[in-house]
Amino acid sequence: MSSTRTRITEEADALIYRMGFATTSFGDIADEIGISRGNFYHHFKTKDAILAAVIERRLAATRALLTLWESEAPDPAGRIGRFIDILRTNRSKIMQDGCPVGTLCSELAKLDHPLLDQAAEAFTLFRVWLSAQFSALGHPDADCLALHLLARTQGIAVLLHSFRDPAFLERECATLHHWCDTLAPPPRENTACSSSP
Amino acid sequence: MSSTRTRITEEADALIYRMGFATTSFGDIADEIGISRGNFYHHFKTKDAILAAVIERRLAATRALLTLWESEAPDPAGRIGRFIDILRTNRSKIMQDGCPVGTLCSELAKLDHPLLDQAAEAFTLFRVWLSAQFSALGHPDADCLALHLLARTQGIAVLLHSFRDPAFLERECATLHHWCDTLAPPPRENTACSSSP
DNA sequence: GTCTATAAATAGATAGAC
DNA sequence: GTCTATCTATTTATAGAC
Repeated sequence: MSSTRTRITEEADALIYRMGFATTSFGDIADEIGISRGNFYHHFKTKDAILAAVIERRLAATRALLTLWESEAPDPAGRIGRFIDILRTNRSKIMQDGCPVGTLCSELAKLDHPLLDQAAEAFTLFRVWLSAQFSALGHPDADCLALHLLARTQGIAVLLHSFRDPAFLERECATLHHWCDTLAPPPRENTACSSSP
Repeated sequence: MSSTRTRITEEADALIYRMGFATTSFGDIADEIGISRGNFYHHFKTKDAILAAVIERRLAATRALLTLWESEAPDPAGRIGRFIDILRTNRSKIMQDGCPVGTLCSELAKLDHPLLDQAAEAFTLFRVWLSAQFSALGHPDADCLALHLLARTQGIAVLLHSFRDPAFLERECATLHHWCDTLAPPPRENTACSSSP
């Protein structure tokens, strides 16, 4: 049922995640789904065109995930908890290949690639969504808190990717949940922008 | 005075940091220092041999840096502060090319490269050194705190690299310093492994 | 839409003259 | 130690038959 174009995008998504963008070749993708490299160019004119399609696909998946979390957890604190737990949910993937967003952005930034901003839009989706949750909890510095939490999860992903230590992940997730819990009530003395989150 | 081998290693270090390992070619390095590609192989037999030399060079530089910090700051808290401030010191570099350790480890992990462990040794150097400082402050969970701080700085580096927002960096550095300050006295109610850092 | 064949550029790596 | 010349494989990309 799925078109060749869709299959190329799906396989490119998986391969770029597993091996990185620069290392993934047309040949790799073509071999994986059993088509010739020539046919390939009927669907995508350049390698960057594939990357753009992959990024768009990932953004759509992220939007869908955020919508799912909203329906599953009606309260902001529960939603933030869902976000933190993607680290646990995707534990083995992150240990093997890192965070799909962080590793792609790092690579594209290093290549000075024009699609970096598009890729970083995935960060922005989480940032805006998290900011909305912190706002709903009554925090005036919601955007700072959102960026802060985003940074915390990225750091955990990087070290998990490099060290591959599950105990570290569990510890840090517990710490993040605890941070979130102490933050749940409206602003007391903590504001992430100038004080201790 | 510096030998060709040294110049190759230095230039490879810079280029790998700026463009990534996979993207940096022998030609790039050779062009940059004005030698031919043929001469190149007299000093290094394979591309991986260059990478190994670059990693060794970086590890030596890191060891020297940690020793410098120890002489500059006699107290553990001040030394930890030095570590946090590398984010500020290398602000523009990190905005442009990310953390040299984190980005290289991410790339090598994705390539399933045998030198990943060697590259991750740079993390371990910081980890052990930070752990010693936390221990000196009387924290029984010093290694957890060291890994935690390492993760925090990596996350900040990733987002700074992707978003290039200096205000975010200043905010997070201040937050980290504050976290360090409230942590400075021997363990009160905070232990990073199970409670709120 | 899919294929084979091929172009054009670049990669890592080697041989041998100087 | 440094160079030029060359090999071999792989890359992105194109042309054209079916």
